[in-house]
Amino acid sequence: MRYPKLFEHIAALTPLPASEWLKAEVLAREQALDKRALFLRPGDPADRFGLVLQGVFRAVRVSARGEESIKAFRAEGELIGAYAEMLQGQPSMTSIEALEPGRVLAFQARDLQALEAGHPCWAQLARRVAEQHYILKERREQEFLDLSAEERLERFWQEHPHLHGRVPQRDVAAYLGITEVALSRIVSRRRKRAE
Amino acid sequence: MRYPKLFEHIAALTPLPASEWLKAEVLAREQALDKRALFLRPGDPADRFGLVLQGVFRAVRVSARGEESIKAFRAEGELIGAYAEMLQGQPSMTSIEALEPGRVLAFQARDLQALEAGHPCWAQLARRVAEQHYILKERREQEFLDLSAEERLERFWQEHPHLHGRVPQRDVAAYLGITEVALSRIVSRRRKRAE
DNA sequence: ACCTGGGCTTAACCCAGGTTAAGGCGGCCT
DNA sequence: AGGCCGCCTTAACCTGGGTTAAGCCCAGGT
Repeated sequence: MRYPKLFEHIAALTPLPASEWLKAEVLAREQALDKRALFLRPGDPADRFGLVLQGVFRAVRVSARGEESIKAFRAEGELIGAYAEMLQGQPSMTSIEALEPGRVLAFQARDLQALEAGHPCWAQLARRVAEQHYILKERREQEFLDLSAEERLERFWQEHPHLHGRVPQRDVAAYLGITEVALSRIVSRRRKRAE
Repeated sequence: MRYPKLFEHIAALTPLPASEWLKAEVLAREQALDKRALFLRPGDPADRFGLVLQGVFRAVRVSARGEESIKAFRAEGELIGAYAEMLQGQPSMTSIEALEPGRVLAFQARDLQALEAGHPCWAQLARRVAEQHYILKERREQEFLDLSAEERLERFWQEHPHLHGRVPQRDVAAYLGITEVALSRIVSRRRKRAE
């Protein structure tokens, strides 16, 4: 087994026999990405995804007007990919970019589909993943509905302490749905109040 | 089969043998709800869900400050329930309320779990449901990140034309994440521009 | 040592949406 | 009929965040 830590992490979601994990490992390809390099770019077929071995990634959507908003940050052990587009068989509208030099374990979606035929644990895992993703998005929805930008910022650091110092402030702003100028204001407001 | 239309609707998501649907039907209980009646209230165990037979429902989250925001509207053929809480085994933080006199087909979550042991179609259905829910929430997230309130309103009516005339404006506002005053302003602004 | 560029901050001004409060309008009850 | 209630509108004022633009700081490259 080449990636025992990753196996642990994933098997925590659902019972996953080591033998099945080994079958997946041989289908995977390790990929190194420089800082700023894209794992996926808009227009690419959304037929692959990756597990982050090293680094922090951001999933970005570029709007029609050219503004970019950030759907998620992903660090070690987490999944990267254009999940919604994959489910719908559409090309990616998301780009996934390394914020630091990183490494991912890349899979072809069709390879995993093939494994599903061999053992029910993979379908079960796919379900768990969908459910977890749903829970996170619903939490985010609630934050947009109920919280001000300042409160969302506070939550963000509570929920993502491991990203501290690893993601530029402008990207945090794009995640919160505000501009970097507004975020800078909020931060300095808080700084003053803290004195 | 008591609910052939519902069966069609659900079988469209994933192949579902009629024999399995019949097993589910006998576990279900039809429930009538008056206007304003609650299918689920905050604090209830999130161990049941329903299929809407008739009526429009809203899923409401009441914040700590007492403001209510609306997570979703659900009409005929759609699912109601505190889905995220159910997945996490938590009590409901959502209340689900009939906007009109309505009827739902109610299931116990544990009954459906029992069916899963008997046939793989149920696990497959659960996965599809999770994936569909995810896709919807991601779409909503994108709307909050990229669109103004006015643009979100326009999208809302594009995506939910069947709700026209069935949901009060204040609830649309609570769905968009703005106040009813702001929504009224937007509507009259648009009215003027249209002349 | 100097320049450059990337990322952050600050300031000035504007506008969308929040807040509060005062009606308006129609349906429903007695 | 009259009165009440639920829902929507309008207005006045306030505030948070957007926009634009200038400047700062520092790491890296020459």
